[in-house]
Amino acid sequence: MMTESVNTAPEVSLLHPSGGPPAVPLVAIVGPTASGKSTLGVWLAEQLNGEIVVCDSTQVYRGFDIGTSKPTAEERRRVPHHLIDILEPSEVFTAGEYRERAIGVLNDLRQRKLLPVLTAGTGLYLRALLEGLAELPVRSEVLRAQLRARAERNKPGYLHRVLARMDPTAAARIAAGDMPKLIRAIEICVLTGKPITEVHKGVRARLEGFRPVKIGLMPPRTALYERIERRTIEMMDRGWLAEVRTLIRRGIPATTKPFSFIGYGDLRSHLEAKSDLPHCVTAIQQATRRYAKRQITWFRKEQGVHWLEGFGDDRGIMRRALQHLREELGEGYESANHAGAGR
RNA sequence: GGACGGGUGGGUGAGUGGCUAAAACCAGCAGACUGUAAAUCUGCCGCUCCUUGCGGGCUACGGAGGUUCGAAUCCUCCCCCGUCCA
Repeated sequence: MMTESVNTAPEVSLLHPSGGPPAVPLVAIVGPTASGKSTLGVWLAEQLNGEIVVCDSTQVYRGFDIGTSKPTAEERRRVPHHLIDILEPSEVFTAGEYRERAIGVLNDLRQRKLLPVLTAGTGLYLRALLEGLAELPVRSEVLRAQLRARAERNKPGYLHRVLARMDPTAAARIAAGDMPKLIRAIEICVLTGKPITEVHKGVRARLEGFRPVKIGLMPPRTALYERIERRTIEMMDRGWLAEVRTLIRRGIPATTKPFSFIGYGDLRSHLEAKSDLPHCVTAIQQATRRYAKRQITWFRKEQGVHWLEGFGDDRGIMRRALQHLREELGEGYESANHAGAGR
């Protein structure tokens, strides 16, 4: 049942740069929402003796299940899933925290000689994990509140001008209307006393000890959009509205982070303000399409991805993904339980 | 048969003589993004040519004519749609 570990056959090229343990493979499945990452991930994990590590900023929240398209109970029974349902709705989560938690999970899987299969919808989180983040101070809510207040008191473009004084390079790269990024940039400058451009030049703490093998799902655009539209209807049929009603009844405020996820705010206002439900559904479909497009833009830049032009639940795509992984992973990753399945 | 209202670029829709290839919004496309990223933001969006420029040409506001230096905008006729009256 236990795989023959690659650890037993150390190769110089796989050695940890600092002389630590040799690198073991890690599978990362990237792709836009509704492309079938979960389905493919579960199946691959079964074939290759792995477990799922979710890389998604929304599925970490408990209680927000249908709208975030979490893996089904059945899928979770078949293969253990990590970093899902780990937070209360009131908790704030960041890319940096994701990285820390994920490293913990990865080390655990390595010890147990299991293959990590990341299903990644949140590009920033994947990058934070794999490439690391620069040594930066964490958010300062006090400073942020001050900045926001001052921005309101002044003319539009105020924060952009402030940043331009502290770090012209950063100001040139951030649009005057992009509040979150302006605030973070100023925050870093204030807290470190250095321009954010300088700070970003510092070394990023790359993930060590793992060798990422990336698979990308890129279905044809029109088919993806159609599936998004259908999936939204299915979510409604499966009781999304009831889920939101329950969350409201539990007293979870609308200002809470997960209520900013696609659909949750809309459905909440439908329930509380009686906004038109069909329009609501249309708006959700639209927002999801836009989101998928942003994901595609992000992942296109991702290095070293083996792209497959279809959905992750398509037999042909599944087989091609498995075949590619067999070539990349080398010996020792065939699951005894499932070897030969899916043929 | 009569009275109004209306027909604008993929959609909604503003525009009542030149500043209009035509506001705005949506859809679409492309992009940025190192700590709330399902967030936030930017560009393009009739066709075409090149020396890619606040560049040239062509086509466009239901149809056909007309007025005018110049028309989506004014006039005439026709066609369609909506509402109301017979």
